Amino acid sequence: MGRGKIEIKRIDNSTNRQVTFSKRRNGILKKAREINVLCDAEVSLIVFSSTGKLAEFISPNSTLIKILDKYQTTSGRKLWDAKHEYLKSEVDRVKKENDSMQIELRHLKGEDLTSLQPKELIPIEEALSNGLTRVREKQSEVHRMMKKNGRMLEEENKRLNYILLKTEQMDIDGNGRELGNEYHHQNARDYPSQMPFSFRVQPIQPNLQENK
Amino acid sequence: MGRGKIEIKRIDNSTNRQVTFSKRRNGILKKAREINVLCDAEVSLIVFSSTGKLAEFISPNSTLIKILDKYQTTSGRKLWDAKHEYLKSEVDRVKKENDSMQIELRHLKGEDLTSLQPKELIPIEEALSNGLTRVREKQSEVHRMMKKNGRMLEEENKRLNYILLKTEQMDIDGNGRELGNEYHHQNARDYPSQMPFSFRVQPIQPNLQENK
DNA sequence: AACTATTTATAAGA
DNA sequence: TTCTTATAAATAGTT
Repeated sequence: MGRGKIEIKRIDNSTNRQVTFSKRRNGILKKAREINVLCDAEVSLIVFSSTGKLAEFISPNSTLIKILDKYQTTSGRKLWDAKHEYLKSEVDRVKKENDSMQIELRHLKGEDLTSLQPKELIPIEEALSNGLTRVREKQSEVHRMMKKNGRMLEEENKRLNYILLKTEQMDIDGNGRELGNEYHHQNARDYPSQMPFSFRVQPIQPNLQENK
Repeated sequence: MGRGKIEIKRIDNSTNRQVTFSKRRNGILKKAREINVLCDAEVSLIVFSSTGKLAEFISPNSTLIKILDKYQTTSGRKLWDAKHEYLKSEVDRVKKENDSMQIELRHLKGEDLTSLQPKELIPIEEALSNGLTRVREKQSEVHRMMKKNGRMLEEENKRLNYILLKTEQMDIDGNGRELGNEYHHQNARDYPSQMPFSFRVQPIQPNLQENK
């Protein structure tokens, strides 16, 4: 397609080669775009001139990576190295693990049970009833702990109130040096009877949710 | 370049699109080869038709991998690394999913409860008790089904035994033409009194695991 | 970069 | 699919 027919072989004259490259590069890029649009084809065209200049056309609705991925699976040729293979297998492995956990979770929540054999229901029931026992144990343990904490805080408060009381008395008496040592040797439990009612603390209300 | 000028937009008629693809694919592959030879250019052309069929031209004196390597360094765009990063993030993503399911499973099994707030125990207890309810419902449903099946088999056996008995009697009497019709009109439940004890079947033992 | 004679590609039809 | 052919498009050689 030109003033004369040419043989398809390397153009020796380098200027000529450059010029022809330039023209044909535009031509092929246009062709790439056209087949992409007209035929809804996915195209990746990469061209390097003999001087190393890059020209490319990638289907705008795709990416080179996507196309190369598809190329790999379709042609069976490997492009990505062993690292990628490893990562891929890792993804697959973890996804499989995921799936089986998903299934286990569903079963524990009482879903998808129809697909199971009657025999398979037994370990599930056991797991659930064990789990329930443990969770309830934990709950009552927490409950006990909070009650105990409440008591401890109550007693600590009693102790502090007692000290406060003593301090006030000492402020009046003008004498309170030994107090710091004194209460370390005695249990706070022994003091409350000496406190006026107004200094006693209210028992703490544990904020545990026992209702639902 | 054809009988008529065409607009460059997706060809709606799929047969037409297919035909055009075929022609233009040949055309662009030829162009790729030509620019490669004439201009000493390095070319990678990958085309997927809308039906997923692959066509490619890679400079015979090069390889796709070499071209892609050069593409990366020349364009500065990442291919291997991008893919690598993507896979890594995929692994991470799936592993995270995994971990959270792992934790959920542990909690449902009553493990690692210490790390939870008292409040967090409540939905777990609920899930467990719901799950347990459903599993037990399923079990009793299965149980009922098997019992029903057992009864059906038992009655079928009674019926068959009755036929056997009659047949034996007829062998002795030398007369039994009407039997086949007869028992279709009556319920097997009515017959057992006519059977000798030795022909009665034992009730089937449902093989359900009710023990543990 | 333009021009244009010619070759080449291909749209439509068979 | 393949071939045919009229026509559009690409481009080799030239300016």
